[in-house]
Amino acid sequence: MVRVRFAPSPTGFLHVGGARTALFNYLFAKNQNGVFVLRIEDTDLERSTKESERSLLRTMKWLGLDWDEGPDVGGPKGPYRQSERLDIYRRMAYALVEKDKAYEAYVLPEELEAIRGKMLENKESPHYSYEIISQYDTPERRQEFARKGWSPVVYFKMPQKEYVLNDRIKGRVAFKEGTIGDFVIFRSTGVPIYNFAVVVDDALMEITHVIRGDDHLSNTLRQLALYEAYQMPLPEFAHVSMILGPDGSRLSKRHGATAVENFREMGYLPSSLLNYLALLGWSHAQDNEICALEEMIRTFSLERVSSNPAIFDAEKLRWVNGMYIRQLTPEAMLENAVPFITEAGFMGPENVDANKKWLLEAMKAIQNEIHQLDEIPGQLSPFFTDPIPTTETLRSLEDDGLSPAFKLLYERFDTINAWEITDIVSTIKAVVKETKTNPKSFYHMLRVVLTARDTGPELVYIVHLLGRNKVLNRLGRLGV
RNA sequence: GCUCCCGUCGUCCAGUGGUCUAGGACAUCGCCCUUUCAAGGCGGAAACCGGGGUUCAAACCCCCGCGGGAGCGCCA
Repeated sequence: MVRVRFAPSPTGFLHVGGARTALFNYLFAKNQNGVFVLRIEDTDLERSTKESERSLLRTMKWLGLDWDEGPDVGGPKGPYRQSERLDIYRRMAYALVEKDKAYEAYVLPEELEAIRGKMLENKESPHYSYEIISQYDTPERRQEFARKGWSPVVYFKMPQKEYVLNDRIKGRVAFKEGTIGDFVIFRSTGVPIYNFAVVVDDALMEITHVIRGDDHLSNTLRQLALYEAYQMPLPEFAHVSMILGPDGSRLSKRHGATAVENFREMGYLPSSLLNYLALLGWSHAQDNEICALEEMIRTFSLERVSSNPAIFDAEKLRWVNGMYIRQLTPEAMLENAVPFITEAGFMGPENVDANKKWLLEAMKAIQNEIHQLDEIPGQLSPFFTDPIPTTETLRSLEDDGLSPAFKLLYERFDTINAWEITDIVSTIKAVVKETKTNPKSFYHMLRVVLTARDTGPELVYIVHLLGRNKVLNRLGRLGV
């Protein structure tokens, strides 16, 4: 049984890189009929917050990446929050001490600094070893620690040998002997260090495949040594490359929106965000770029995950979102649009039902015009505001000789029986023909008069949606 | 500095020794459709980081450069 996990630390919003890692884990699990575990890595007491954890779960749910085991739903291998597993880590750390594979250290941080500085001065790699650290392990020191109520930290004895990792994405990765020295696994505060906690958790939670960002690749050396020390079976590793900003450096806030939450606010659909993120590193065997979650699950494989870093292309994401918006039924589009419509103040949520018919037509009218849901208020505003024509508009109406046509159009609209799309179209066409007006400039002017802009939905939709009263009102004040 | 990863159009991805005069997508340019913009359709321009090998044959394999990224904390 395949078991994978996504293990974010609750120190802020879920960003797109994390979302992609989560997605790859999810896709792999579902493709293999496996289990997707969510684990909260909150051993950094300083930075972890409950609020971040809540927002993380909320965002994951919004994306539709549901987990089988996790802090909220529980599961057989819990708890799923590292802060609730502290006793386990202590036990595991001291098991290593007993086997002489780790040791307590009674060094002070400033002493460590001094050692480090000296090694750097001698142009040595700043690696700690038992020989160095144990010098401080004297009876006097132990007494001093005891007296002051300090706990020793636990260092892991890093075996000096070469380690080889067979990564599912990177291939064979060899870490030379002597790359790193001994390292801390357990803090004096009773909280474990990341590299230690992951190994303990992944092993105990019986994770079979570790799919994560390649910023963890170098860490894997430590983890390999720990698995070996415990004689525990190694999971498969798959290191996905980083997402970079347009300047080629690691994607961060200074590149603009990076939190999934930001994209939700801008009117991105979860499906398009997921689809785009998958495209960033993974490729469909048949080149189907636009494919929904189901299709991705069906066709996902680690073999088709690329090993090079990818620059985040907001333009393409936008295009993908446009594709998904256009696939929406008017009903689905309206459902997604409601928050944006109410927030713009066009109508309260309680009025949506009463205006449903009109809103659905409006959705159809603007569906091809937008790439993000937050463009909806702009598209709809001519229906809810009253754009006054500028003197410039009035002058060009005169100059282009369009006045007679507009006069006739007013009369016809005033007397037309039914206000239906077909009637509106035939009326407009007849007016243009009868007055021998240049269609192009007439249509453009009509748009400007009705909406005060020169882009937007199809004109007939605008006329129809505006309704006879508003149309006559806006035409009537032209003074033609 | 040390260690590790990566290097195909501006960007993402395909390509796993011959089928590559290198393919697709976004963006870009042009044309068509059309009442403008958009959407849609058609077409164009655009890339194998450099140098050495290996081989009958290299974008694909090896080495060396160069460039980019990551990690080297009682952060994760």
